[in-house]
Amino acid sequence: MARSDTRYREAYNRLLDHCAALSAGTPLPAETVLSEIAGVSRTVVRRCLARLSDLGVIALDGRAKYLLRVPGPEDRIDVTRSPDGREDLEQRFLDWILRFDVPAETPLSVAELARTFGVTQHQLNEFLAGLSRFGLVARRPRGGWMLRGFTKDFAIELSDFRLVLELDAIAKLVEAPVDHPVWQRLADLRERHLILASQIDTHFHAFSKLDEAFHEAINDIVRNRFVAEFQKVISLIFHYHYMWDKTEEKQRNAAAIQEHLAVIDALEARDANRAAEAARRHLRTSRSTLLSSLRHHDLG
Amino acid sequence: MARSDTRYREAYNRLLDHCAALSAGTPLPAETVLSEIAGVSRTVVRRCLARLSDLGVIALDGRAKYLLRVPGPEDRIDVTRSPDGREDLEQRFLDWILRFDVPAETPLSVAELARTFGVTQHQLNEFLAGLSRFGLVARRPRGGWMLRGFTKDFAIELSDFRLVLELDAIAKLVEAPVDHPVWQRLADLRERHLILASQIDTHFHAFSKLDEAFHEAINDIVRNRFVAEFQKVISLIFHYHYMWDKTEEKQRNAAAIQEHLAVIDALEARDANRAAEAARRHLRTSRSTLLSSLRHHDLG
DNA sequence: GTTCTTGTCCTAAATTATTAAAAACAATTG
DNA sequence: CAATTGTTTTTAATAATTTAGGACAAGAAC
Repeated sequence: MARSDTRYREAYNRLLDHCAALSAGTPLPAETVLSEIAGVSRTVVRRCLARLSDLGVIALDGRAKYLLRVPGPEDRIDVTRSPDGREDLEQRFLDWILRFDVPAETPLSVAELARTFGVTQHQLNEFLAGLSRFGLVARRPRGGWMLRGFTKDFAIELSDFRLVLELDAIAKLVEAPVDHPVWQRLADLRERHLILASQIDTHFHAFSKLDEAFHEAINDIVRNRFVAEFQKVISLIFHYHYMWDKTEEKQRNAAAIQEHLAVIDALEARDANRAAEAARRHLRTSRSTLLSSLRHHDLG
Repeated sequence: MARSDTRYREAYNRLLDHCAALSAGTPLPAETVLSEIAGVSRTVVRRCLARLSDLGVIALDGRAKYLLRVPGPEDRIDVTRSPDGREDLEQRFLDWILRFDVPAETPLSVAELARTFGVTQHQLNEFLAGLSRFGLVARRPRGGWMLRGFTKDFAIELSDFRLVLELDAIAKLVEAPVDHPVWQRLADLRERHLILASQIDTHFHAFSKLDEAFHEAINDIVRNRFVAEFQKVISLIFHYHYMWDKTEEKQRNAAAIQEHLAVIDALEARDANRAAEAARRHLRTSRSTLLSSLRHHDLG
């Protein structure tokens, strides 16, 4: 009752597959070679060989190994791969917080969360430890975790930080060479914005996705691991709140489209000051949208 | 052999102290009250009461509790508080990496590190998970961790990021009101810089500390949890590398002092452009120092 | 009957123990 | 002596254990 032996089971089946391609009587290569074939350590290979020998698939004679019979599908062992929940834990966790509108200062139960997300407590603990670097969660004095959550201060600080990063990206973008792929991306985005603007009455919901694409294109110019890490969180949070604050959604989105187009115009004109000003204006709008969506939650 | 019972032991001694102030025959208050006195849950209080009763210090009679005898120092139980190594794990870990010049792509052994730092593997795992958010370490495909380390790319990206944050701080600083404490701090820093400049021949080692104080004062103006979190790491890394690159240390530090003074001058003149330019110049120097210290390590 | 106190039980979190896997080292064989 | 295997040690993942916290119910005291 310790760690799972998935690794061994998978290796065993891989080795079976390897043997199935041979004919009976063929000698098998050395353990080292087999371990490379199966992509595991020699320890695992030896366990597999022992079982193969027990079941009479191979014969071990000193240091020689012969295939006694060609294995079939019935020889395989079950491998109930525990689904690796760590995959998109971040997405799912943020989604959970935002979707269920978990309030700030909520105590988080590792055990419960681990159940809901289908991961071990250990994995969840590590994940929370990571998030604590973003100030999103914190350890409680007597053990356990607490969601520091989307308070007003958090939103303001996040918006400020976003502004700093994005203005930097804008400044770098203006300096990008003419053959940089970003210009094509921006041209495409302009098209999509114009199309959406013409259909705003019926398709205004589609803006959220477009907003994400727009900011991603801009920030993509900054090749920086620190920036990239933050962008993931930032975009997710803004994306969700955009979708939720339903007050005057159509007007807001129509206005935002124009703000985006103003940024694109200025960028294509290589006018750094104008681009910065346009970006600043848009991010100010974005920030107040985020804040107002928080206010609505406070009230209701 | 699970978690320590330090909490229980400390609570027990606290309750003893409480009883020592009473006289024999005095009735004790309810469990709930005692739990507030000792600052623990009722569960712990009950365990303490059971022991007190076993040792004949108190008598439990239905719901009444009487003090049989006034406890003395001999009744206390040992409490060997395990030192909380989590305290400054971050400092010590970065110190270790930098001091022993651990190269990039080094596999990190949780077991070994936990031993050296005197923490449990669990705690170290959580810590590494946190660091992975900064891209300093990463999980290895088959379990375990790897130090991604101070490569050239890392240094460049870190410097870039620092530049972005610090220019923002500078811009905000210029706008700070005249009665903001930062101006006094800057005035003090100017003094210290001038003093050090006059003694540069003998005291040039002292610059590293001064550099740290200077950047801290500037960045302190930005009240932002995300910025603050990064500053911790940034300052530590630059601080160490400053101390190590011994090539032309005196000249470098003398030059850096002048760069700092130029920033202070511009700030006090409320000249945003000049301050930004001066900061940019200083950070450029700082960056090349960091890079050259990496190059030296590569060679040697 | 209401309120305070305690008994009981359940859940959570920290930490140890256990197991699988990897790696290092020694021995052996061709 | 080079390749291979046997053996041992170490590491990392995870289940099990234990302490702690809290909820609820039963009962006593007023």
